[in-house]
Amino acid sequence: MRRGAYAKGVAKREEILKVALEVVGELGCRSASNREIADRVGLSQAGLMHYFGSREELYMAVLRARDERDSETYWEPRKDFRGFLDVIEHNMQVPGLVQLYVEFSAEASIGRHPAHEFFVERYAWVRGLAQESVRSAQESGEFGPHVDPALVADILIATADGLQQQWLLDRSIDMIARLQAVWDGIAALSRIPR
Amino acid sequence: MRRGAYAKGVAKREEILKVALEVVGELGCRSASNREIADRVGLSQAGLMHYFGSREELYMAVLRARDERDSETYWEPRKDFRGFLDVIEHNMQVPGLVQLYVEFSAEASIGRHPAHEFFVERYAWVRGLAQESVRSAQESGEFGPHVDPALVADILIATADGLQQQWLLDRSIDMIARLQAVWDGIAALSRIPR
DNA sequence: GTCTATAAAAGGATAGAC
DNA sequence: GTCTATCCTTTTATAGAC
Repeated sequence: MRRGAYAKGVAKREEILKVALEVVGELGCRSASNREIADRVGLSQAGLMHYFGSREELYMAVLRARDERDSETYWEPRKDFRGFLDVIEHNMQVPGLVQLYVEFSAEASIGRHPAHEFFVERYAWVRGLAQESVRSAQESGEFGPHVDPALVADILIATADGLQQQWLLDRSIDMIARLQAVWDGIAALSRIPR
Repeated sequence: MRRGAYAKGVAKREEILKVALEVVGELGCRSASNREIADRVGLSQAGLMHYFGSREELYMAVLRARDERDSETYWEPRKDFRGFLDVIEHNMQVPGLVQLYVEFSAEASIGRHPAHEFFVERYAWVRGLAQESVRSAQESGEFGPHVDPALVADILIATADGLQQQWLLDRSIDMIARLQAVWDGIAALSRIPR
């Protein structure tokens, strides 16, 4: 029965990640407590700590799981700007995740925070993806050559992050339209010689 | 001596705001506690609560004081994009303030958070300022007419917010250069007929 | 793997004296 | 205005039983 027990553990872990997300979405990542999450998942707080050693580990796991799913579902199939937009569009269905990301990454900006390195690495990864989408647009001819992929990537990411920050406060903001406008603007610029 | 006592109260309040900022900068807004702030300012926790009724009130006051100072010092003199950049540039000297802003605004994105309304109103205010700077650029001829001031303003703000979010994790990011690049790009676009 | 029990700390807030 | 004292809650984390 080793296999069964193992499968159960994995399933429970998944369930915890899902519930943690719900709780953060409702209460915010500051007020969300291990106890609340444990209660909702039908576990004692000690039981929860068996799966994740600390609050920080749990939140990192939630964000990692999100990235893996988004990457497979939205990014991998196309590896272009549309995939980038699809991720943002999907984020609008999971405000709790967006909130966790913004709040926790800010919290982790303190030098010695346990999640600091996680976010630094994550940012490098996202930056790489964004640069890929720019290069792919240049190859397809959508973008002209007069543009620096690294700069464009950073600007796209910053705009997306900032829009999400604002969107948390005003859910009526159309992030997709604005991002598309930025992309189209850069496309137009990329064809103007400098 | 009523005047003296009053002046002292004001001075103490200022001191608290200053210290609160330091503590947030060091510990992050999650770990910063009223007690820690009170200790550093040479006050008991109860003494601190005399000035600000709650943690949320205190943080709002810190951000309000920042906005007032920035507005007077950097924005009012010019009311253009350079003023906007000056604010961001100054922010690089006060990472604690940036961290407080990002973390606290995300925390307040929960519907019934005591600071929710504060951030919604603040955003409307900033949006107005940004639109002013765009219109002023159009009047001076730096921008052409082919651009929507409201859209441009939102994009500028989002980019600035997102850059600051990233900058918290990587202080080597040149926010000014990137924002300037965005501005220049939009300026170029605004002269291309649609 | 999960619980009970418990520690030990820290959190915010208030009452009442001075 | 400021303190002391205190309250009650919540938090994370661990030890040890089952």
